[in-house]
Amino acid sequence: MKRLNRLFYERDTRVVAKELLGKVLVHEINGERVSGKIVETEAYLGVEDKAAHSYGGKRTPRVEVMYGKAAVSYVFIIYGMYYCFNIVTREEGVPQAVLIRALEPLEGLDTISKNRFKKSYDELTKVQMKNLSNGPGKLCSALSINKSLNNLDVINSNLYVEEGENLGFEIVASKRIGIDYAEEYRDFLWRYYIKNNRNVSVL
DNA sequence: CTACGGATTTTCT
DNA sequence: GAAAATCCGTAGT
Repeated sequence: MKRLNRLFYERDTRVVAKELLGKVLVHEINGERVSGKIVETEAYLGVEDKAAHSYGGKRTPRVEVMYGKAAVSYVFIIYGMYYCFNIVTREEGVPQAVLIRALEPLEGLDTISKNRFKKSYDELTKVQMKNLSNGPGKLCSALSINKSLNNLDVINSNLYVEEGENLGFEIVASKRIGIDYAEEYRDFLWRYYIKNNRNVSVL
């Protein structure tokens, strides 16, 4: 399948977040394709958005990549233990990004299972099967995404997004998760997910 | 199936 | 020194 190009990511962040649904996130690890269908995303609208790390034009070493060009990865550590994977959107100087919140596992199921639970796909319990990549921290563990993959151009690296089958599905917009500190921005419907998909993190 | 609290450490103030 | 774009295990419906 074809990779998405940089123009895709340079558009309005909410449009990018919505259109990433149904696409496939791929990480080539030692020549193996490990991938999942994107089923849940969130848009972070930068300077104006009280939930964004770049709110108010804040520039720190961590946030700096969001000020760069579109289609670059932004990976950060959350709660000291987990990673979150984002893709930077918009033109240079506009610090916005899309957080990938959940995947439906597609390829490399054994690798994903071992990354998450140290056992093969066959040996998973029903609960483990459901919890492979249905959350932002979980999918990073599943696809071996860590801080070393921060600030990487997803147009020409081993980590990228490609076109999916994109068969008809409905998109649900809802409030974003885990940003109760963001005052009025807490309530904007900038989280998107595929309706009736069982891999969405929170219903 | 829901509710709760603890884990753990980077990052910025 | 405090907060943080989360996850997991346990306990109770």
